[in-house]
Amino acid sequence: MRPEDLKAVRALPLFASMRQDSFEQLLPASFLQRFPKGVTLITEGDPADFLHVVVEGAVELYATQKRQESAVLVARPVSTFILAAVLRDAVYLMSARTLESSRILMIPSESIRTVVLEDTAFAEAMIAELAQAFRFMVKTVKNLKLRTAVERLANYLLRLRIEAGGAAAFSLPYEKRMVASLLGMTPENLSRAFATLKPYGVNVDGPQVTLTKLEDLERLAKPSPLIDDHEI
Amino acid sequence: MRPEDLKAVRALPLFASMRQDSFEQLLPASFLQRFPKGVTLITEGDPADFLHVVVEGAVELYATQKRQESAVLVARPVSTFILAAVLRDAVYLMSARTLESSRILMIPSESIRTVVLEDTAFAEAMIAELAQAFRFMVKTVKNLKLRTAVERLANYLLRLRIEAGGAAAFSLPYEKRMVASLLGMTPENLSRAFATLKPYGVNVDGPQVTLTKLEDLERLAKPSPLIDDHEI
DNA sequence: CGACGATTTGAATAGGATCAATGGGAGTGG
DNA sequence: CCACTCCCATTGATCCTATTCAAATCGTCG
Repeated sequence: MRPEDLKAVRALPLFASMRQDSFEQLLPASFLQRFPKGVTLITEGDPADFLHVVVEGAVELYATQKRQESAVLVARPVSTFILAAVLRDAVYLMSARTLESSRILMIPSESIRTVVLEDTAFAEAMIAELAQAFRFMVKTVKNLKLRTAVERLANYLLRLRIEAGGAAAFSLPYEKRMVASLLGMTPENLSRAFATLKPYGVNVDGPQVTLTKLEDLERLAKPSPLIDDHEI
Repeated sequence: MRPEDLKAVRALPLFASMRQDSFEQLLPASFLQRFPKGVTLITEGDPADFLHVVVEGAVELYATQKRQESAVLVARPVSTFILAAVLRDAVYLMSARTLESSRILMIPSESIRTVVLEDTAFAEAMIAELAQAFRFMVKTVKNLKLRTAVERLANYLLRLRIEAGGAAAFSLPYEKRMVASLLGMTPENLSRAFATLKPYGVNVDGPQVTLTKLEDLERLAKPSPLIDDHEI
């Protein structure tokens, strides 16, 4: 593992405060690997053998049922995923695939479970991470149950604008089909939702989005920090 | 606090393994209170001042947006809720109200956050609890995104049957309006979903449900442990 | 008994999904 | 460099799902 990668991983909230010897205990059995775009990393229902850390690239976490599939979230550097399955020594509830060429650090679940019992600081970090992940999922449920597809899109765009530093123009972080899946709709319906939002100052050109009537869009979207703010 | 209540709380997975002195440290500032049916215990957006433990009764956790509201889960004895908000020292993402006359133990967030740093066993239990709560929310999202309303109801009934020990007849645990809200539909739509399921052997008389064609219902519902089993 | 709320049913509407067809790029191989 | 292919995105038409509004029934509780 390259020193700069090691450093990035160590800087993660989850690993930043743990003892050095604990951290080093995790490393021997771990490995960092590069995967091309579109590779399935884990499959739902399989035992959680490794904690995964996205060091570079992007990973889609999605769920399937018969023919259908739906994206639940996208993990970006540097973050972990399927932490809960690892800690409970359970099966994965979601599958994961790379959205682009990515480098993934894989740490054996066994090591994680051992170290968490020995290093209090690591346990604390774990608690914070899990609590945040839980809250994210609560927000996701609220988003799905209390809003229509158009409202979800409107709020998503407002959020992207904030993450772009408040710029009126920004670009979608993923292909539209992925955005549609994340927001819980079909690609066709996303196209129509964009068309619906046009009178609210939403202009789309490929991946580029421009918001020209922020007030109008916000009046429609009714954004709420208790759903849209991923920091709290 | 009555000795038998203390014992029940102590027996909770979250509190069972912690040190006695830690447990006792939580108690002085805590109080157990009885609330009648329909009382709002917490309101979304408020700071999380207390961890709540349902000692007796039932508490609905729900989310609101403008006029709408939607139930996310029901907390039954003996379980805790809003643990994540407490640990992160954040605001509540959901509101809570008693569904029936209930007794609630309230433990100051401050105490929880202090003790979790001092008692490793408590921290471990917290991790397990949070991981389980996270996984429950993932299942909820999958249920919402991958199934229609009729499918959600069908699977819910199959689950209730299992929880009733496999009996063909059982009763709904809540009023139908609450079931509808939990499953993400309107009361009218729940009525119609029940009607849709009649050919699949679902007979309803008030709160009483009887399933007479289990195979047919399962073929429709396509139950999945990765969504419906709350144990894994 | 009367009021209220829960539930059901009907009718109309809105929200989304599906199916089908077309246009556009990006990447590949000649 | 160009043609070809494939997949994404858009649009139209249609169908299905679910919500809304309204009204009727039912049961419970005071």
